[in-house]
Amino acid sequence: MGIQGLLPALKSIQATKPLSEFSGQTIAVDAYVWLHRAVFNCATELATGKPTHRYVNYAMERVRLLRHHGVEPYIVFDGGPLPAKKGTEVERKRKRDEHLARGNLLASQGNHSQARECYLKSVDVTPQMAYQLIKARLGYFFLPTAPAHICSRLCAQSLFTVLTEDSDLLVFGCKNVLLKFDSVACTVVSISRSDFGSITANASDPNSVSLVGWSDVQFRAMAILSGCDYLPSIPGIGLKTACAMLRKWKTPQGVVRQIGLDGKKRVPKGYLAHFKLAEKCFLHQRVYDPLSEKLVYLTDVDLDGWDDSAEAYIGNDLEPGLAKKLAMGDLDPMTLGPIEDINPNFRPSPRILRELPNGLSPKNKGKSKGKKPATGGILNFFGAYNFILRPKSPLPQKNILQQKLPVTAGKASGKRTLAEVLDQDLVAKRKRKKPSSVPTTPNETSKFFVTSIASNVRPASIDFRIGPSSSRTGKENIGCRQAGEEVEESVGDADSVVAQGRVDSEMQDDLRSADNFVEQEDGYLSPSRSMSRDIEDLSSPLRFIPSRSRPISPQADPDDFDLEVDPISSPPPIARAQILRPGQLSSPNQPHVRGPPKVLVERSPVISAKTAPPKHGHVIDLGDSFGDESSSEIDCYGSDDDQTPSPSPLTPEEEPVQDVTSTRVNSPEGLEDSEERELLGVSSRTVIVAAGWRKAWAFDSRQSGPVRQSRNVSEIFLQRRETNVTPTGRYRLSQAAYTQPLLHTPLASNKVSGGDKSSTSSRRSRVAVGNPVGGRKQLTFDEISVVDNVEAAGSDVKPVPDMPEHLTRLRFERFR
DNA sequence: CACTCGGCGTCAC
DNA sequence: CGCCGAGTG
Repeated sequence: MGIQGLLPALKSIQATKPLSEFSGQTIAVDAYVWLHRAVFNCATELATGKPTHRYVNYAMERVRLLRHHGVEPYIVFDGGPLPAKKGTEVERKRKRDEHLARGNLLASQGNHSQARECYLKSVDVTPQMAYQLIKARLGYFFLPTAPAHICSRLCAQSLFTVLTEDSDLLVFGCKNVLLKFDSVACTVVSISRSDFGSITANASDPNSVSLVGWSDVQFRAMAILSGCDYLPSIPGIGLKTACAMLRKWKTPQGVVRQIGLDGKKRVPKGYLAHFKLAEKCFLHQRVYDPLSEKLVYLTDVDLDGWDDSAEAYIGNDLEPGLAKKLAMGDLDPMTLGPIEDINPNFRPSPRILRELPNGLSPKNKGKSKGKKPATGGILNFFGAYNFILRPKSPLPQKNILQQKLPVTAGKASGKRTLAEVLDQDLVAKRKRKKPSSVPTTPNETSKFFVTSIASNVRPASIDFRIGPSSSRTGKENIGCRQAGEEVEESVGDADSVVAQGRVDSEMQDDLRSADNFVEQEDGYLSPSRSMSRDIEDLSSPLRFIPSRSRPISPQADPDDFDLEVDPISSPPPIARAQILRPGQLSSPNQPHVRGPPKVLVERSPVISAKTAPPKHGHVIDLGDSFGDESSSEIDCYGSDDDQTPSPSPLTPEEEPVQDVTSTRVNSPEGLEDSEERELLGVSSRTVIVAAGWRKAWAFDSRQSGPVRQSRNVSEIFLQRRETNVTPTGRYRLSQAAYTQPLLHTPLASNKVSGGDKSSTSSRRSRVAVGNPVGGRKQLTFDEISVVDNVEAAGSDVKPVPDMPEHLTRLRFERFR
């Protein structure tokens, strides 16, 4: 939900710009809304379980549109329940089911239009749907964290502008945010952080506020005070009041104190402490960093002195390998198992992949046909999308980069990496000799390249390198790259640097593509006047309309316009010219000759049973103080005049017996020593963190829940609407079983609820406890408890059956 | 009067 | 999200 009222308040600096204005840039795209909207197209199919990928087409269309205008999208998806706000939520699920039933009824009566309406209300966006997009190479990262966060990280690093619908990207530090992508008018609404200073309260605009002279800190404080995803506002405080009071009282402490003194509004106890946590979320949220391929903090932070609960709020740490697999869409973010392919028949068509110069081989349908059982094991899940890049012999066309650029290989996951995106982007920018639209310091650039090139895989098989932005680079591309500092700097970085000469085909393709763009991308070349074109423009989004020239098997997804390609079993051909659709100009001369990348099916994702212990620095030493993050921006408020000297998230009066620090899974029996930690540490920590994570994230951010009803601080939760990973269900860990992990659980309410807070709004806020067997019950977080002893806990504790050990670390409620 | 808050339609084709 | 109307200080 972002920050209510923020967008209207920023109206005066919103500028509607044509997409072409961003030509040549790579833009991070939070494509969640795309999926959400696309559901409208195929609600019936989705509701009735009929295979469809219309939503993929929808997203594809938008990708094409962006490319058409020279914008290279770097698309990320939410790893959590995509409509995550609802995520685990029984009530909604029940309603959906109701609608589904009604829809079915209506449909059976022939009332299809009404049926559709019901279906519309019964469908939800799932990670599995996003996965279909990933299959089509539309999405790159299936993030353990929300796209907004990853985008914001990228943006905070001044790497990208971001296209989203979420207003709080600005709070995360993005310098440039694009909203309201209008695919008809081909415009976006741009908001730049740098314009904030010019926002003045305007009498004619009731929503306006003045942000003149505000620092990031103040702006963030205003956002949080007015209510954000992590913390509901003090009832009655909206953006304007937050803004006005902050201006007057300078710090959130001052504002809160004043609100209390005024006595008109009741300040929830511990609000300030929660405020600080929310701030931490905005500042240090753990996100997946495509550059380093692991979870990192949004902005670096020294965790010393944090306690577990604090860390829990900023997110769970995940072993890099796991994080990456999640990010690449290989794992179901809910179950951490292989993601279900809800439409196995849908495969990226050659016509789609036409845009992927290095892509999967298009034309060996014969070979591949039938090789991929629909039900499939892991190979089916991953085979099509993951490729192990083998070092390959140098291509005929040699170039300097082949010798100079170390490239990682072997652990490729197959999707285009950020490095590639950025690399390409930079080249394009250089070529344009236009200062990056995104302010980037030389330092950042160079640093960035070290990371990106050295640490990223350059898979041969999948590549999005297309588009006008690329084509513009032309041959100078090569020159740029030769001269680039990245070449030298990348040497010697990390483990991932591969032996010289192992330049993978993608790299080569990269270079080759400088010459071949036109042919590859004919469909996407932009007519924009800003681009020099030396070939007839063939681009048009409409071209994307699938060709029906080929027979489609009757039982197949009708949307599927190419069912016969199986990238898995068909190594890419040497030349890909044939990919082009009949009638396309470039096919005859497609000079895109490259050696066939070796494409192997990756092994099934193996999550090490003995998970690597949390990285140093991510291991939390339980501290009980929150107040010593002296290096943090947060502290610029000055001394904390809150009640507690070293404020914990809890105020003294509700100091829970089972605070995280005291409920460490492995601590009750005195298992604090390192040995036990070794055994349980990672897992238990995960559970604990997950608990905090859930507590922090699993609530609907509307103040409809306990937050609102109760005046007890313990019921004020950090929350975010777009829950990404929403852990729920049961955890089993060695001997210990957990009903629900807990965080800050007041002793008194440490019981299963019968549902006394059974107002609708209250129910909405409850967490669905996934029962593996079927039944579900709703618990509030206050009702969550950790069970040390399964037997003692009785029947209420049900370990997760059939859950492989390595997956017991986290169990998420399965979606749907 | 100003503001907050909730409900509802919108999206898509 | 945006709009609008109800409730409130």
